[in-house]
Amino acid sequence: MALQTIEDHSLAESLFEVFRSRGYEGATLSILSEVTGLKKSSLYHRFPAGKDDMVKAVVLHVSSQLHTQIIEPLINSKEQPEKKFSKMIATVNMFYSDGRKNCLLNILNLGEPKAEIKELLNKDYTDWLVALCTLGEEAGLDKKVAKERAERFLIIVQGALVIQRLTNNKSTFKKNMKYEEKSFLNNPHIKKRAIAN
Amino acid sequence: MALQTIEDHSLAESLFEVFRSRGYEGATLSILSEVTGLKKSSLYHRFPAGKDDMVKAVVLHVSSQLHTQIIEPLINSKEQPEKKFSKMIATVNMFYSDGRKNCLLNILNLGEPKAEIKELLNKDYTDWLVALCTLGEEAGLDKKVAKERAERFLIIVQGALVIQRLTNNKSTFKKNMKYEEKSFLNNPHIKKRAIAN
DNA sequence: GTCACTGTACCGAATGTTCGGTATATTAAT
DNA sequence: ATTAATATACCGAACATTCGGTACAGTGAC
Repeated sequence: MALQTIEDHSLAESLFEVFRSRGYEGATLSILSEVTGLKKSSLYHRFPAGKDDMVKAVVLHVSSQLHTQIIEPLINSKEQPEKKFSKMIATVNMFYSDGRKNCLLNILNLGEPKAEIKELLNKDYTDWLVALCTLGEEAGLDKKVAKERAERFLIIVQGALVIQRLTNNKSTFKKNMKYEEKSFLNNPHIKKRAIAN
Repeated sequence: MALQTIEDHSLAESLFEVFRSRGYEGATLSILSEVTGLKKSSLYHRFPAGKDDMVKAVVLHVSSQLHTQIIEPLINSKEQPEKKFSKMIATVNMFYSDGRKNCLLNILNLGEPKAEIKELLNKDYTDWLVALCTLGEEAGLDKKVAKERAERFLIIVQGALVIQRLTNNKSTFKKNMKYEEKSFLNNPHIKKRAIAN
């Protein structure tokens, strides 16, 4: 392969930042060109099908990050469940810049998203959900309880992002993540035990 | 005033539906014209400043609904707090069509929203929050606890909307609202008492 | 007739997209 | 090593379309 002035990875990162902050329609080719450093026609060389190709690449890029940084450590690592969950929270805080940045699962699913994109986003959500369920059960939670908490956790993530963006309160997201960190694995059926701080 | 082919109220409702489902950039004048039944020039007669005027009208329209249907009953009615909260949940379910419809607070606050709109949306959030705090305290909750729960409730509302849209699971929103209905006014400091079902 | 309203026709600007062409790197043959 | 040929990466300029917005001529109720 010939020399690319802009690497695939950093290109996807640049595009990601635009799409996550402005959404599909808000991410114009002019902006994407400006941010990536590639002219519009060059973007079409990299993504022959245009904007749709770019969104797809961004979603796959983020999906890969989600799996390697969040999901796999959650299920593969041999650490204590509490420890794994704490680490995940830290990663999540980083990923969303403590709540200052949006989530693709929200912004790209608004309006009239393409079916293919919708499916990819849905799959990412489900994968994350399943990983959280697995962790919950590993920590001794009842299967049903684990699922309820996992769903609720992901709802809190999305909701906290929306509310923080709405209020400009810098601590909303972090505060709620800390709350989850302390309560997510609490077992209601067994005598309450210490949770890692 | 002369006869309006389309009433202010239903006009705002039509515009509302478009903006809530497609967002600011996604709501093109063509669509707005088609949905309202008014040609572009007529829309500009009604909203001289164009699209921005329309969004503002829609936000004010919804804001008015929020206050009369949700906030005022919450603080003015002399009913039991539990009863008032239950009624609010019913109204909320209606307003979001059991989670099938988006919230302006989310969709209009994405991208690069106009400062004026951002302020209006922020105010609506705050008003709702304050009303919930008042209700919580009225029900005997500690001031701090009331505020935490109010914030968390509104986070759940937004998060559940995002997740339901993401998964197409029709019961997500309703289920979470039911959970809130049962737990929101639970008093952790006083002996647990019966909650209206 | 007046006046609030609506429809037709139109505008410049911006949108996403395509195309012709150049520069550079890679490969193959000599 | 020198060529020639090919493939890749990029760009400038134009493409057709749609965008938000305007000008102006009806239209109908009073």
